[in-house]
Amino acid sequence: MTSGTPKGAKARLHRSDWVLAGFRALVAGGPEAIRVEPIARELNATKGSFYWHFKDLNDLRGAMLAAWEELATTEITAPIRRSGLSPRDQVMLLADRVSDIPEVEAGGLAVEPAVRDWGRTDPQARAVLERVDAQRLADLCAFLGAAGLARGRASEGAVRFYSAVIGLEALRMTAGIEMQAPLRAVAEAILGATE
Amino acid sequence: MTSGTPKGAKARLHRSDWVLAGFRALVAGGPEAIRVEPIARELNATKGSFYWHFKDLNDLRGAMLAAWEELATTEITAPIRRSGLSPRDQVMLLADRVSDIPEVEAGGLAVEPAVRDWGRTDPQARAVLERVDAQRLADLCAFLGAAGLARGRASEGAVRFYSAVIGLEALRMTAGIEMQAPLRAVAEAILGATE
DNA sequence: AGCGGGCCATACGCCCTCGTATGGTGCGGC
DNA sequence: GCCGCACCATACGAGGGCGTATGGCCCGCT
Repeated sequence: MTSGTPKGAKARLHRSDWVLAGFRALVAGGPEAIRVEPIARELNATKGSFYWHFKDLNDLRGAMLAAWEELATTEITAPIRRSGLSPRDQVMLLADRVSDIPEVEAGGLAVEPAVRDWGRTDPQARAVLERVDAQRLADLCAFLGAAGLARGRASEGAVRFYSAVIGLEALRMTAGIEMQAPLRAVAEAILGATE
Repeated sequence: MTSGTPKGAKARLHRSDWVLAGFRALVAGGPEAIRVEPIARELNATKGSFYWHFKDLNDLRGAMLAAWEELATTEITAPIRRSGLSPRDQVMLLADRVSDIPEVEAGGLAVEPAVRDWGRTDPQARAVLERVDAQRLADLCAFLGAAGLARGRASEGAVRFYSAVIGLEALRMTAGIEMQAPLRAVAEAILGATE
């Protein structure tokens, strides 16, 4: 206890700690906020630690994107697939689970829109985003197909649903609207087309 | 022609030139790309010019946000209001005009998502975004009301329509989808609730 | 007890940026 | 024809970030 470090003083850091801290920085300050020294300060560490775990900043960015790509395509859908509900109810559950993510996600972060921002300017992040969006649209298409929609209706519905998720998420931050009711309405409208 | 400046060599710059260049930087590199010296280079000028037109970087940012706030709330709706179409057709025209903005907007820039990014991290930009979104939702509400929707239906429809615009715009960039057809479908679904 | 290696701190050189200060240039007025 | 002012370039100090180099600490193994 030589210099007053407020909290836990000397904890060995792992690669994932830096990745987590990287996401905090990304959410709070955008892609350009993913910097070595500020993140190190936030972790009560120094660059020395960082450059032992990572080759350079791009290495961290890659690790962050890989972690997010994994999560983003399984986090929500996997538990729902295992729920054993009817296809139609699975879609409605999906709508509710998405609405529940709140502005604060895994680890206390609204990672989703931050990564979307990131992908707007960074080619590496954009590639990941494109894969994730494509995967999610395909998953949605499968869900809707299982719920009885024809091939064309299902892919239209997937776009309609996913765009509503993205748009409502944005409006929640700027206009303070709630997502659940509108999203359920969209889901019902899409599913209603089957009857 | 001492040193080879590729294009127009010595053109007097106005405040608006810097604002425009600021938007180019914002679109290309995000909020953190709004820097004095890079923008000056892009304009074949130096900081000396910038600091004559602006007090500092925040001054430029404020000018950019003010310009965008003005445009964003009139650019689309004003011409439509003057179109003399029936309210219902005005809404459909709105959908088409929004779809036509393409990834390349006024001056060759996709300003809209870039400003939304900006507002996610910067409080000043966020305040502007909130006002713009509120204004647009109110305008949409008025359009839908004029088209015959009841008060509640109209505000629900405004959220549904605007969130679709934002979400489809995002998916256009990452998944390459087209906006027009889905947006028309949403508009028709909303208007159909009146019959 | 001593030693080796995983983990981290410190120090350094380089580059980029901000904002200011100060000196120059060209054009309109008379 | 020269003068003043709008407009711009250059030079400067301070700050912060990146990546590397190097040295120290501490734990486990023998």
